Amino acid sequence: MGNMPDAADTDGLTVGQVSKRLGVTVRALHHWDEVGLARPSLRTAAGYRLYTAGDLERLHRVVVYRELGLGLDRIRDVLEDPAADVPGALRAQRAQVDERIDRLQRLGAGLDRMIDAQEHGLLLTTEQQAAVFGPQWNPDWPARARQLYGGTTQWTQYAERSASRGPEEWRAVAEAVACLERALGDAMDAGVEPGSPEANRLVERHREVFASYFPLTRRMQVCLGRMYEADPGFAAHYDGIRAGLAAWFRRIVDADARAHGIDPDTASWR
Amino acid sequence: MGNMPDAADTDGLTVGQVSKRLGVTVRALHHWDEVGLARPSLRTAAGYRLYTAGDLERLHRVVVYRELGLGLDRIRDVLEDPAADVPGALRAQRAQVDERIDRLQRLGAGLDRMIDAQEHGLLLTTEQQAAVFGPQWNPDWPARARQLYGGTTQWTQYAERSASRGPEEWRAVAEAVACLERALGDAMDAGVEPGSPEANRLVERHREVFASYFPLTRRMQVCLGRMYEADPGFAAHYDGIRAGLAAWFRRIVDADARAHGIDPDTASWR
DNA sequence: CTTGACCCTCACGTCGCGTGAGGCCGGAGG
DNA sequence: CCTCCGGCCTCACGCGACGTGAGGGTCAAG
Repeated sequence: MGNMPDAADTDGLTVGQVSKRLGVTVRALHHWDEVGLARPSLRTAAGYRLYTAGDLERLHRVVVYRELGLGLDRIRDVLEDPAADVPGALRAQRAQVDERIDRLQRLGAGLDRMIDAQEHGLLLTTEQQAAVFGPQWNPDWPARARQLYGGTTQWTQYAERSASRGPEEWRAVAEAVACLERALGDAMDAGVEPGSPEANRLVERHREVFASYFPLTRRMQVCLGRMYEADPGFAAHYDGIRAGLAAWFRRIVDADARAHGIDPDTASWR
Repeated sequence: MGNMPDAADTDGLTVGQVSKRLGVTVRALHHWDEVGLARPSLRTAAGYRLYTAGDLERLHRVVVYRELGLGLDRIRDVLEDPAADVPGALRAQRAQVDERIDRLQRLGAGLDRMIDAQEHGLLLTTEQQAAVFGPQWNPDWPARARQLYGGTTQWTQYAERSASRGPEEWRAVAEAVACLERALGDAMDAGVEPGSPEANRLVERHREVFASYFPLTRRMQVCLGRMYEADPGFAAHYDGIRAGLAAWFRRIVDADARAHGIDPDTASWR
């Protein structure tokens, strides 16, 4: 029962004592003093702030309303304006809170979509995938693609696009791809020569269509052409359209690249 | 098919055109340029920013991630660091969003409590009220009090306190009030004179107990004393404790006020 | 040549403090 | 007496993502 460090019967508490009592920082008290929201009625000769019981009363009200998320200006109104519409201000604040919750929930839903896209590469159900991509589609492909390419910049960009695509959009992409592949097959059949304007137009068109997945530079396209030929799965796909299409495609891509000053034999993905 | 105002085939779009296409403000584009997040690759001779197709690509990605709530620094990482853990960043963001939703929901609950307190004055069910305040309690009183005093500073302060009180706390308040009233009755019976130290101590104690509702100045206490005597409801309550207690209470309050330099006949509530 | 729409670069304001920097005050110990 | 340490003071900048002018060039059309 010795003299307590912060006796309640003195006529004022210092900032540190108040800060402990109310659970706010000293800086906050300084700030509220600066802006005139809650000032101590006393100062010691040395300039120390001294908060009286009445000041504590007011500070406590400030803390209460701050915990409700009101801005300092609004709190000032509530504390000082006897005509302040406190219930109105509270309801307005409530409405704002609901709004912000809504926005955050939509934001969370968007994040979930994007995370899903990053993890699965495709946001369609197996049935939707079958309906959109046709019978030759293998639902394991996205997972396999992620295993191979997950973590690359291109996978990230692909996922960004996937997140904003529904069945409709995917159908349009699949249609464009199918249309291009038909055109490639027809051109090869028609004897279009690598390096010819027609071949180069097709190469250009391939880059544009492929941009549905991610932006493709000409160098990357060269690598892609070589992979289409070398990878058994891709080769089988293209040669299934026309025998030799994979090799022919590589040749028209290489020719187009050369025409743009790129050596296809040394071109790298990045 | 005339020349469009923002032809897509020119080699750059100005800030205004980009702003319309992407739905962001011109200032945001300036800002992203300033901080180096997304700069135009071209400028006209006059200094106009010109965004190329590639720039638009990058801008679009910025917009996407900004809509997911990522900070500009994090977006920069995602766009530029090929080793950036994009799914990780997204999940961290998701966790933050959930946290913020939680905080907002708690905040909303607090607001609801406070609004309720402002509107009803008491957050207890009718049964709880009966259990806490005893059989002579009338559940219409809070509503009536709000009709009379709603909108005053004191009602607001009373509501603030009510919002943070449960049945326990109300029981303590009711107990303190009952105890005080017993003491008042006993003192009157014992012939305590208005103006005596004992009477003044009781007046002081009344102010302290009453502070459970809202802070009471001595002037306000004087008005209260007069109302206790004049209002039939209050008078009946106090005279029900002891015949003449309302009038005696007014007299001890008046005397205490006079002893503190207040003229009870001209004292006003505010 | 003028007009009006568009563009530029500063540069301060927002909101509620956090975080030092530099220095004074006050009580305890040597 | 001096010193030390913890607490207090007053500046004053920083944060995050721009909003909002001020003051002044630029461009296409009438």
